[in-house]
Amino acid sequence: MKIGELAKRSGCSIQTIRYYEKEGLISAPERTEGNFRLYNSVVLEKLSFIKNCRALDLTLSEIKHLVSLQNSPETPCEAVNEMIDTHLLAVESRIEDLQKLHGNLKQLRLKCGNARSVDQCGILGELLPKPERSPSGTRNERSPSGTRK
Amino acid sequence: MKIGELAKRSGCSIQTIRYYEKEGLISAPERTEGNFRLYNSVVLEKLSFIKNCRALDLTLSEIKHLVSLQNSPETPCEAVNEMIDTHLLAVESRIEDLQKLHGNLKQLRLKCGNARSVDQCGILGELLPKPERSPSGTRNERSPSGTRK
DNA sequence: GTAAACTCTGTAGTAACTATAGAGTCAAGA
DNA sequence: TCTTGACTCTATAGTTACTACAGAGTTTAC
Repeated sequence: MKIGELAKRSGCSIQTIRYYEKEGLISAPERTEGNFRLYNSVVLEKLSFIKNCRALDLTLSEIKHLVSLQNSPETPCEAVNEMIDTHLLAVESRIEDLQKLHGNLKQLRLKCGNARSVDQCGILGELLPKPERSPSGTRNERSPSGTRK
Repeated sequence: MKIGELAKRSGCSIQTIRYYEKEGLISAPERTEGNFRLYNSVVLEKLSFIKNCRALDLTLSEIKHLVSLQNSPETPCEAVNEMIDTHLLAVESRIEDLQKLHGNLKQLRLKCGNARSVDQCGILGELLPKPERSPSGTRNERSPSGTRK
């Protein structure tokens, strides 16, 4: 099977398959005389594994780690559990961040009032820096960094 | 004030400030004879505005849009509201995705059982493709793409 | 034989920065 | 005046997981 058929059957794009090969997630297949990649059906399972992991938002380097663990089946499986646990925590913290964000955005949205023009709209005003006593701006506390991932 | 002091007072890094200038979020300041950027305190407010927007995960192009709206204060403020609403929807949908993800990960985590080694651990098994009747894999439905942003 | 369809490698683009290289500028001290 | 260190400049590469080309070669069908 050439790469085009593999792409159709796996649901991965041709470029993605080549990319996974370059990144070492799947091994380089044999080639035809004309230098075309030739796959057997085993790689379908590997791509399916990768897709399942990606659906859980595991990074490619995490997946690479899992693949290497698969290749040494006798090692303790703690590493797998730890990775999932770490990932769970990251997802949880991201959800929390987004929920705060959501609250802030909702509140911001209420600020518009019934303004008709931009300069009366409370939203932009709310996004401006908080007014301080000294307009010359002599001091500035360092504000905490954002909520980004 | 040179860029180093601005960086300290704004809480943005020097590179970020230069990046914002390149992207047109803040205007290019005057220069000293030696080609150093020279800022006045007005830019502090602009950076603060940008930081407030970034804390809400607005993209730089959204922020750019808001900045241009600020510069034409008489235009209707619907555009502002729409942007916030759109953003709210995106955040909501991202939260939903992550919550599904979280559920899937939790379920996956339970599959380990009390395995000691990788080959007995249920997690990796769960990530492998679902077993099908025909091991030669003649058909493959296109599965829906992932949950990524 | 030729045209269409396919595949190859390599490169650039995406978002919002961060980090570096290599050069130039400035301020203070000896 | 010279030098040292701190600062700044531009330009470039790296980050993630791909996607989208360009330009070339290969295969297949007619």
